Amino acid sequence: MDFSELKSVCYGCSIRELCLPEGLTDEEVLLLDQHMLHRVPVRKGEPLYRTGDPFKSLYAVSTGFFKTSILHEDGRTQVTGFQMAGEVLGLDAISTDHHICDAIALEDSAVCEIDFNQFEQLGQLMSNLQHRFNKTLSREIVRDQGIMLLLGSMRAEERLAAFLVNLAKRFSARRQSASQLVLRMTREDIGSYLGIKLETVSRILSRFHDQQLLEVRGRHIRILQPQGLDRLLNSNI
Amino acid sequence: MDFSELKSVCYGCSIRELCLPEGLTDEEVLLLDQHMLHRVPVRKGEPLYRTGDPFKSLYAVSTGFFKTSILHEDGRTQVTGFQMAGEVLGLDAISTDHHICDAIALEDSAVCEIDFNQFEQLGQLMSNLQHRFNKTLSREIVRDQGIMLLLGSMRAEERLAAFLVNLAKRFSARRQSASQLVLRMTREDIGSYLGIKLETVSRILSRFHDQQLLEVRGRHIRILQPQGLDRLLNSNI
DNA sequence: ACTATACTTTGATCCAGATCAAAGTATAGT
DNA sequence: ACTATACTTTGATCTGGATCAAAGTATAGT
Repeated sequence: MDFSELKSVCYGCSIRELCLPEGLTDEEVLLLDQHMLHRVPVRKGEPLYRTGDPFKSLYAVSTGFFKTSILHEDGRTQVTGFQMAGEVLGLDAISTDHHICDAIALEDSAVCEIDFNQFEQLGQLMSNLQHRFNKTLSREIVRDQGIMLLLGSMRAEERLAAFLVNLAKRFSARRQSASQLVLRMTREDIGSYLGIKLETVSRILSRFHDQQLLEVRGRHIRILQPQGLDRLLNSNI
Repeated sequence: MDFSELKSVCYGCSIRELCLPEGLTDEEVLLLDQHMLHRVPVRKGEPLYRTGDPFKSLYAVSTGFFKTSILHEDGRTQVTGFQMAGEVLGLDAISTDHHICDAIALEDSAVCEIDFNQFEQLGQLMSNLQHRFNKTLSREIVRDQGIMLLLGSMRAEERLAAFLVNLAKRFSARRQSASQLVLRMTREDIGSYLGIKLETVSRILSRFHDQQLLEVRGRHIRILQPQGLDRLLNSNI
């Protein structure tokens, strides 16, 4: 079995890029890469999946940017996350075999599709993989609880600071600039995610700009005082 | 291997009672029950675990009632859930090998402790168990996202209605009355969970009482018009 | 390059829920 | 049963963020 051959199955889609985390042997990586079906491109604005679609695969974002949002019967909508390269989409669908949110590309993107049945079988063969996957699922729970803390007990200004700090950290983990952010989502998306209105997002960004914490030019944001944002976050008035 | 002997390891703690769900064979149930260490009693007000404690076990609530809450550095606190018989505590700790929340008993309770290392090994032997556990973790993600929707886009009245409807549903699934609720938590706990202040919780309960939706006598609540609560929930003004 | 459409900013006003305050009611320990 | 402590209710007032409105700025399609 030739490594380069495997790579051709899904170019650029090694398991190493998935947040399905480190700690796998090379053999395990190879086996896993085999099970990634084709690389799927998703055009900006298009859904990768929609609420109610049958669940078949997990998706690791390869390039690009997504948002996920859930839909309440009465038409209300809530953005539940933004996913960038290396992050996994579809974990919530395991529970019901149907997707319970929409995943929309916010720019031209590509994902690696992982057949979940095959993946589970592989987990039976490799305890380490299964262990890692348990951690991945648990990490998603922790992430969600962090957002519950944010939505349940922070003021609008703190929410936005937390959002920016989090984005910067994730960009920086991907060796992109932690101070130069290009937002892929609208003010409305941000507001929905943070439980505030788009006007409030805009006003607070302007305020941060006036306070020299940020430089805001539309969706281009430069963080001038990261410690300033951190301080705001941990102040609790 | 004798069933009654196994039962004595942790009386009343069959895997069937864990929300680690249905679909296991009797053999699997037996093997699993073996791995439940002793039944652990927890006194009202006492922690089952605290933030930072090393993660060793999952806990299935056997009897009683718990709350989990996370603690922000600056002292803010957020109740992230209430757990009753059959629900599992500790899933969030898998990700970091340390508990990231406090689990406090709200009445004298008992849990079944499940050694997680042993449980993972068992999962390797029984693909079905592992499959079910993946679903359990995923279900927790779905639950959390439901709370995000609640916190991000509902008004206080709707949050409280959603809370009561959810509690009633869970009681009813446990063959307890769906209309006669005895709340185990304070108004402050409820408020923290719902992202509103305790005074607001109290006022809205009184309002529901005035509107004949509920009968409220302290922590004893009788739901008079379940459809009224549902309507409120799906109205979106 | 042009035009339509979608997004963003900013201002003026309003209101749901927070805060402050105080009285009333459980609950637990002696 | 008594008393202390913790919890709950209700009232009065305030305020952060929502809502309504309108002008300004990107972006995409022709």
